[in-house]
Amino acid sequence: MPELAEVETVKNILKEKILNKKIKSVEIIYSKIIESDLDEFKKILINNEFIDIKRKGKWLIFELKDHYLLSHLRMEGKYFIKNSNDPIIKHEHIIISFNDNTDLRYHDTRKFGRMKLIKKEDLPNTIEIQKQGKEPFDETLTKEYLFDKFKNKRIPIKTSLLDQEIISGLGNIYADEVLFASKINPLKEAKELTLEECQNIIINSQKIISKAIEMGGTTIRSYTSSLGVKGQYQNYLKVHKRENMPCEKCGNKIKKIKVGGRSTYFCDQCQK
DNA sequence: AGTGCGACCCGAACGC
DNA sequence: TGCGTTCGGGTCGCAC
Repeated sequence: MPELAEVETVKNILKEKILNKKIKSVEIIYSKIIESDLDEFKKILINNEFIDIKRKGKWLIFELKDHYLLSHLRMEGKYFIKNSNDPIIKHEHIIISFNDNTDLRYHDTRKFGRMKLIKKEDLPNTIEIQKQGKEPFDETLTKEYLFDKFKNKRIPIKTSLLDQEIISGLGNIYADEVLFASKINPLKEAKELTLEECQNIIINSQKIISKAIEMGGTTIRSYTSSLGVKGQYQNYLKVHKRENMPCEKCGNKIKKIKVGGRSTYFCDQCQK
C-alpha cells in the first residue's frame, strides 16, 4: 500500500488519534523491525508522548519530546488503533500502549518495515531522511531539476521515478500512472527525456498524488489499508493492475512487462 | 558513479 | 482438492 499518498493518509488519521497521550508500555514481538537498541527504544518511549506526526517521502516521523521515531512501512506495514484488551493477532509486531487503554499496533505481514529512534538534533545527519529527493509538491521541483538529474542516467525512466533521491514518494503504482498520464514509455532512457516531458511528469505527479490523497490512497489485493480505512484510488487507476484491459484513451490492450525487476503496466499505443 | 540483482519475509494467486 | 511455484505496493548491500 504505502506510497506518498498512503503514508500521508496514515499520518493524518494517526494525528487525530494518538497525539498527546502518555505512553504506558511498549511490547516488541518481532525485534528486527527496530533498528535502535531495544532497551533504549522502550526506555525513551515509555512515559513519553507523541507531540506531532510529520512525513518525508514515504517516511513517517513521529515527534516525541526530545526524539523522533522514524517509521517506514515498506511493502505492507500498517498501523492500527485497538483497545489494549484486544488479543494480539498474527503479524502485530510492535505494541505501543497508551494510558487510556488504547494501543497503537504496528502490523506487517512481510516484516519489511523499519523503525528507528533518533535524537532531534540528529535529524540533519540522518541519512534515511536527508537523502530523500524533492517531494512532488515542492516548488523547487522544476523541470530543470529533473532534466539535470536524468541527464546522465541510461536506466529506464520508470526505474528513475522509483529513485527516492530524485523525486521522493512515488512507488510502483503511481510511477506507472504518472508515465501513462505523461504519455512516456516506461522503458525510455531517463537521459532521453525532454524538458517538456520532465514538466509533464511533475504536473501529473501532482495531479495523481493529490487525487490519491483525496481518495485516501489505493487499496489493492482486496485488503484494508492502515487503520482499517480503505483507500479508493484503485478505482481511478488507468494502467496499474489492468493487464489486457482496454486503454481508456485508445482501446488498446494494456501491457504488463518487467522494468528493473518491477512489474510495469502501460499502453504501447499511447506511450511510444 | 552508475547499474543490476539477490536478499529480506510471508501469503495469495497461479499452474498442474 | 492438493501441492509446488511464482509473485509482490520497497529498499538495501554488494559486485561489476
